[in-house]
Amino acid sequence: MKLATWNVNSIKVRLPQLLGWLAAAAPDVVCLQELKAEEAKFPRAELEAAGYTAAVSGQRTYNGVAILSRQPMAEVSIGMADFPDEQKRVIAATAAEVRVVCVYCPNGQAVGSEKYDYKLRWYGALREYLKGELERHPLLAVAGDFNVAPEDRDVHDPKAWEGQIHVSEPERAAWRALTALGLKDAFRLFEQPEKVFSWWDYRMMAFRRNAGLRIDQILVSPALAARCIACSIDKAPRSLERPSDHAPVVAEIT
DNA sequence: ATGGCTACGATCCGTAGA
Repeated sequence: MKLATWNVNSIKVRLPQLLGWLAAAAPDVVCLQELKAEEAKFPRAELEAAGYTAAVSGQRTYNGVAILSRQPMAEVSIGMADFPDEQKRVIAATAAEVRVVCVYCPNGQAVGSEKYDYKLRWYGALREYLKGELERHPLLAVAGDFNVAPEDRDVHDPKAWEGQIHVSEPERAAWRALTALGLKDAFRLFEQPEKVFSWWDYRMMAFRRNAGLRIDQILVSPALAARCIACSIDKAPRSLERPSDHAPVVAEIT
């Protein structure tokens, strides 16, 4: 099974690229973030024609998440029960025996801001939510935009980013609290080249300079990690015209 | 120099992203 995550930054704008990428990469399950559209505007018919059924939690302008699957999905669940939130950031479903949780973690804007506090509280809720999911589902994958670069090697210029949003120690500690549950960063299960990132700022020719962060991840439970045989980031869509600022992450599971 | 793109929903700029 090929499991992917991609922050598309508007499903409306990115639909042609998404369809092209689905045809080229042929993933079985895809977690999408930042749909920026309500469910009624989700391009269900186009994706069905491409062979995918969708579980969608949409929102106008901001946020919005979905899971695409070639196989029918069961037990679709929206949000975190113990953390009521207007912001549509979490959707989960079971596909081909694997429990898939799609997350769009808060950005946090700036360290010390109100949104930063929300981000840390949200991460605390995510930890509790995933603890429960792990108890029920030994084969668990949590894929999405975590908005945290877990280590300095996930940052193009650690000196410049030191203490900043996405890399501050409380954020990294919140991210590590997920791994303390037993979840593993699939990307780091394998030898990887240096300076591989999943997001590049639209400004300053950041992509051309490879000035990026690795903030999109696929976390896997121990039982799923044992079946994970590869994980990589596909930079190709970031080179297209009118790209998302994020690139897809892909994990292969036997 | 704290900017610089991009998307959105509202206008012809503000908010947000990261």
